[in-house]
Amino acid sequence: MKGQQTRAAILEAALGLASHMGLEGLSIGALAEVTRMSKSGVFAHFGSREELQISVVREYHAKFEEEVFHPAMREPRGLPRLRALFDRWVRRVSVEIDSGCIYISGAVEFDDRPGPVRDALVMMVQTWQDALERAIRMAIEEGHLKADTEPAQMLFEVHGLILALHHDARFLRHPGAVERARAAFDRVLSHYAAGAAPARAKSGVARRGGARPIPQRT
Amino acid sequence: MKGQQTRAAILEAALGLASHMGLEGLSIGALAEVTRMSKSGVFAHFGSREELQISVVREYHAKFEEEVFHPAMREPRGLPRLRALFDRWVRRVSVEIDSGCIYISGAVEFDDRPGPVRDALVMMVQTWQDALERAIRMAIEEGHLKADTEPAQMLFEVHGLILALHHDARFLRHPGAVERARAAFDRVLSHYAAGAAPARAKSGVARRGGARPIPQRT
DNA sequence: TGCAAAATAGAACGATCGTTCGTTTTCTTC
DNA sequence: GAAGAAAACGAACGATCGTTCTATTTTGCA
Repeated sequence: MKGQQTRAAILEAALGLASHMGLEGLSIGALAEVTRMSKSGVFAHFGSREELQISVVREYHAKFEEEVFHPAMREPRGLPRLRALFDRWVRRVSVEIDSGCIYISGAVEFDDRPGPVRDALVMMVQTWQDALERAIRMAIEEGHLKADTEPAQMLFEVHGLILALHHDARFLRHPGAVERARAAFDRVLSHYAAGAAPARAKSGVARRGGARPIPQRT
Repeated sequence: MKGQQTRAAILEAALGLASHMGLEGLSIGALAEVTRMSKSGVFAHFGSREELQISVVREYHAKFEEEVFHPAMREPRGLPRLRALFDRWVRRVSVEIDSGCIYISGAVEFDDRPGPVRDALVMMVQTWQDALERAIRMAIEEGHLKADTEPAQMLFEVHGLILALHHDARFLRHPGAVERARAAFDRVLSHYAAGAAPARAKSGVARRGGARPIPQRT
């Protein structure tokens, strides 16, 4: 099956192109030029532009899971895993500083544009957010985070850091955005952390389950 | 001069259109249809599509300043002003939940696309961020925030909240994102707050008038 | 009211877009 | 190596894009 190979090659090129110009900026003509194929040759592999866009989203999702999610899941539950998730997420966005994150650009492009592309995007972003929220919830259960932590609230704040990182690094071209994101994450962690939190934390928060040691960052 | 009137009318329509479809999605044909004019009639007012986009950005900037920045500057320096800035910012984005913020969508659309439109966007976003950073710095000087607060770091975190609000409310359609943003802001404030921090401050409108306690430098 | 100037309309341009279709090349398999 | 299937090509389509040009209408002012 030669078709599967070239399809994969086209998809990779499309991923690179969409990272720069967005999913809406992705055109079959430009894609044909990059892959040195004819427009109709490229087209035949997907049947429609929309299907191409969806395929790109799926491909990005697969790469994201493979690069961020799965490796982090090998860390032990609780804070270590949560840290690993954020760390790999940041690293991914850092690499993408000159290529763009399709989740983020797609969210802006399709926040007002109903259709299957938007549906696919929402579903995959939601999947990723659910995974993160689960990790937070586990960190609570493990006793690493305060028992009264609202997972969705913490997720909101952490997600904001990634968005700010993407914005400042990629659009404003501010240097040091990665360090800011990391520092902010530690600040968020130290706020929600259970037990002897540094700085100004009202201590004495009820810890649930048997008290567990707090993993240190290395 | 009838021209100035219709130009203003066109610009307003363009602002609404660009809020929904983005600056790149803004087409002269669609704009002509909305304003019930001919394409060339619309075109003549700007001379080029790029000039139209820049005009839209400028118009948005003016509205933003008028609605968010200027009213908040009437609050007393320090925390009250900072709160007012954030509060009006959130309110603005809330209203835009079904129309989109051009600063945010523009940042994604033009993060990789050099040219005068990007330059105008960057300049205006930077202007707004500088104003916010100044307000933070003043709050430090007033003794409302800890003396060792890094204004740029705090700005980064606050900005992330707005981006997360926009993302969750507009793209994911999550309810309650506004409340999350406000709660997170209070959390950030309470971390950077100087002296005996008042725990969670009430969210909502900043009280005006002088007679604010707090001072007390470290 | 009349007239120059400003504003708008209308048609057409080249370019690009996604898509269709018939042909030709390239693989796969016996 | 030949037959049949799969893949890629090339030309063309209608639509839309920004833009240009000329004509027509509308406006502001003497």
